[in-house]
Amino acid sequence: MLTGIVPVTPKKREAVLQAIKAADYRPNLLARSLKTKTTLSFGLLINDILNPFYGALTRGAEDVASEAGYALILCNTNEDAHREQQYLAMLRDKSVDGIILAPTGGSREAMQALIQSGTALVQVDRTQPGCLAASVTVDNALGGYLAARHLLEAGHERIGFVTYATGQSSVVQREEGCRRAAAEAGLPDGCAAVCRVSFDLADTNAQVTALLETQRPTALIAANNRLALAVLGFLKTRGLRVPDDLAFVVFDDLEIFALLTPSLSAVSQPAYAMGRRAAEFLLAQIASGTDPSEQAEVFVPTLIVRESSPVRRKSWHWWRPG
Amino acid sequence: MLTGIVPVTPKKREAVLQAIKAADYRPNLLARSLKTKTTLSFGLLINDILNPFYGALTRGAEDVASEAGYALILCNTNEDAHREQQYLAMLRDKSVDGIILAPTGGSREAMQALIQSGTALVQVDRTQPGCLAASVTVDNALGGYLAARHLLEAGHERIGFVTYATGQSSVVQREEGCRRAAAEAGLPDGCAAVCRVSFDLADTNAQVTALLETQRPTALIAANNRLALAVLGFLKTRGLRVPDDLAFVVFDDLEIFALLTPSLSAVSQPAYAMGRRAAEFLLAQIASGTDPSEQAEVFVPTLIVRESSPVRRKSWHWWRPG
DNA sequence: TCCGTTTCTGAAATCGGTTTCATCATAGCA
DNA sequence: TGCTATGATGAAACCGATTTCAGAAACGGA
Repeated sequence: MLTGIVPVTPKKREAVLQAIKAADYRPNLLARSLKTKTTLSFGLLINDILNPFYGALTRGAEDVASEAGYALILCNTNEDAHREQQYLAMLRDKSVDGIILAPTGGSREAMQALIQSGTALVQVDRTQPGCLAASVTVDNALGGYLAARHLLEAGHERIGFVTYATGQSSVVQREEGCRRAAAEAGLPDGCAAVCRVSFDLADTNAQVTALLETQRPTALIAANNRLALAVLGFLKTRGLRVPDDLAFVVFDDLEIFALLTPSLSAVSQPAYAMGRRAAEFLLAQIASGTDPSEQAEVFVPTLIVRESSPVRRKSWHWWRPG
Repeated sequence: MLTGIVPVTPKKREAVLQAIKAADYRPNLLARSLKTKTTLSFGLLINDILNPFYGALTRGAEDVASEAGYALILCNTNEDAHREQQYLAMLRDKSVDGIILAPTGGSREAMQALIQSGTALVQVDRTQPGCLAASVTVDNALGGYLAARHLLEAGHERIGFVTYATGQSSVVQREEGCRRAAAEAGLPDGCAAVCRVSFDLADTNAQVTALLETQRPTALIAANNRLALAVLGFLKTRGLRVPDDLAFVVFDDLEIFALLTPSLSAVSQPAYAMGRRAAEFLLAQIASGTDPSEQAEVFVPTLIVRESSPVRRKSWHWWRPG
């Protein structure tokens, strides 16, 4: 009766609801879930909740989910495919109604199996090659292009691009955008000064040092906000001044970047909106069986120019390492 | 059989497990939960996952929970007691095995009811007055004391304390510690320059302006990392220099604070360890029925002195507003 | 061989809802 | 009054595990 399948007169329904309220009766959701095979819960698999990008994305997803009565199970994959697979197995066993995940790249089969089994699934931030699933991403290539073109227009001719060596689709695309801007500017080598670092801070410092000394860039782009912090630390210990010694643009804007001295130019991603949209996609898949292959939203990043990359054209010369 | 209640010979058990594996049989956790009334899931209610303090705390809790096979349901209360109560009701209906929460202060009855009903519960960061429950906190008064004493020893005689007007136990205690340090130094008014702001940025700016102009402090303490950002923004728009115009100490250290120029002195809280401990408390309550009233861990904060508050004694004079 | 103990097997109750189905009461209408 | 459409009511099956229990089988020792 409570599910509304059986026809009931309004008066009667009213009376029953009244009684339910009076006795403050709580239906056992476990029993209900056992029968209906829906649990009113989503799983969210992300790399690291401490990364503000994923934090904002999570908030967006959580707001939409809780609005619709869904609980959100948080899973930090730590960029570890094994952990990701364990979590996916756990979420399946728990019969979650949907999953939002930023794929590490090592779980294609598990993702396929989940989709096959009818679990709603949306990829965020990155996509898994060879896996037909809904996705919510950012035009990373455009973002990289905007950042690089901005620096090229400001007179820079060699741009250092600090990225990860792991080959995630997101940072790879950002680098491609950067190269395209250089090529368009007639400087096919303008973004050749790429250094690929590991997650280790000492390694990052060594790589960036090598980049500066061998490639002599006058500007740096950090491929994400984690790398931005690493570069900031590097610049500080070396006593390098931004933007006098080096201009600096960051991919992924953080609140604090606007408050620094100098404030940091950044390519901003709508992380919160992306989280919302991912959850909305899940709800749509569940409610109306929307075809996931029709759900592929690409958000547009925006470049925010601040003090770390002045636009006035000048002749940049390479800083000489002391 | 699978639960180990019924006696079975090892050989037979082996064979059955073998068969289970072969058929890759997955027990239906919903059915199991319905019968056993345990769901292998925790609820985590925090103010805002975007706040790195809660982010690190969440990581700690999640690491311990997932290690023990528990899923973590994330709930952002947004400092809203109504939302908190809705989430608590949802978690009860979902029959979670335990709850970690940073109480907003408006849900004493709901918390009591949950404890009565046998749900494990641990408070983190803050405590709910009049509610007997386990807790994992930081010695906020000590933190405030350390920050203020450091500034007093550096020669400051008037310290501005920027805090919230909401009266959360954590920031109130930090202010008390600050006052105690001033009193000990024979400057009972040394920390009288308190300004209490709302969550609104414009209001914060107005309040801080008034504080500076009427109280003329030579140093500022921000009561948490959110307020630190607000103050940073304020200082930047006003063109004030740290530490030349004002010394600055922040409660709650963030990774980036060490990388700024000047780097920010901060009182560091072990957020990750706190999250771990909270989850461990839950597990202990569930496993052995540990008495929650015996679970009250107070972590010790540490002061990290950086460039924003030089220790060399000098006569600080108040900066004159332009 | 017989008995007692231990292990195994199968059937049945239980958890607390959802869903179906048959039956019954009511009401509207000719 | 009789017939039909609609709503109410109660019983029962089901979801898929856990748990209990009775009875069968295996096993050891006397």
